[in-house]
Amino acid sequence: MIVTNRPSYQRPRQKTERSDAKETAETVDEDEIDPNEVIRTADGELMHEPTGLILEDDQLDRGPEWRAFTQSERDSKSRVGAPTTQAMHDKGLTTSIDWKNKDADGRSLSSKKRSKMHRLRKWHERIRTKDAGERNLQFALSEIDRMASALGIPRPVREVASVMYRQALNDDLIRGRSIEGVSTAVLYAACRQEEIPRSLKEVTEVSRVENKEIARTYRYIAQELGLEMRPVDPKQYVPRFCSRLDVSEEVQVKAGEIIDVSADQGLLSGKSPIGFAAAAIYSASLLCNEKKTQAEVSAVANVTEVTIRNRYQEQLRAMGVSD
DNA sequence: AAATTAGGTTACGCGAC
DNA sequence: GTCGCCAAACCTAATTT
Repeated sequence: MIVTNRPSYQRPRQKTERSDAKETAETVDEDEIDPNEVIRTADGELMHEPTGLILEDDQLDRGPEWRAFTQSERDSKSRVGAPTTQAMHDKGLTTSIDWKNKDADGRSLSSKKRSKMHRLRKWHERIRTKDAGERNLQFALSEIDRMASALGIPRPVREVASVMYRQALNDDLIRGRSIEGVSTAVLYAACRQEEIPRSLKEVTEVSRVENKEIARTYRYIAQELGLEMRPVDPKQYVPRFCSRLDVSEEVQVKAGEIIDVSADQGLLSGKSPIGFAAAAIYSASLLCNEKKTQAEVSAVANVTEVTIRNRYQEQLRAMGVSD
């Protein structure tokens, strides 16, 4: 249910306290809440109506940037900043100077004035296209930043992503593609290049663009910018997954070892690096007597238990453990 | 919890249109 | 550019050990 305008309900908190909302929600026993009393607010949050408790904060802020007090204001102001037309980057909002050498009354201009007008037009055009590019960039960079923080990606990687985006803009690669799509794609690319990869799935979850388009844009951009598209080394996922699993250093090291050895024997070819890493961690946990269940590992790695099963036995065999 | 099985989905390269 | 097709990897779900 979408509730657009509810003057009757009082927001239980200030806008600035947004970050606290989640913790509050998690500490409450949600079983006691009648689903019929839960509504979705205009901001996309799930709220328990009688108490005003926010059950689930929408991760993506799709709300209007400005405050609006009436419906018509809301209509006119929602989504400020996003381009609404591809055809004309500035939506025709900037001044334009036409190319006829006539003044406002239709008379021809003197030669002196003509050359002055010529200069004006030239500069005007330069400025207009320049800040259109700047705006594009600004929007993209804020988008990259938003996604990066949501994924906990360190700053240097964001810088790399920004550089890539600038270059894509320079090379005119954005044309016909959405800013959001390209932003997501370069972030994904930057993570891979900096060797702290996020899976396409993870990236997709914080993006406004669907998986397929991100993959397609990524391939295109990587190709055009001449980025190396080496397959991801499964080892790059190990530290992150291990820390989420709370296992010892020993297991982490062992998992890396398993990956090296079994990859050397050609077990990796064609397999997803994520599933491979997950299986190696599971194997390592067995070998180190610190057993984690397949379910636990599959949860942090975002693969199924079946995938882990399909990998780990042959990995163990490769380590010479089966006999 | 782990294994097995069956069936559906996806991404990819290829050629044809 | 996109349609159809393919095979492999992966997923979901149900069932058994």
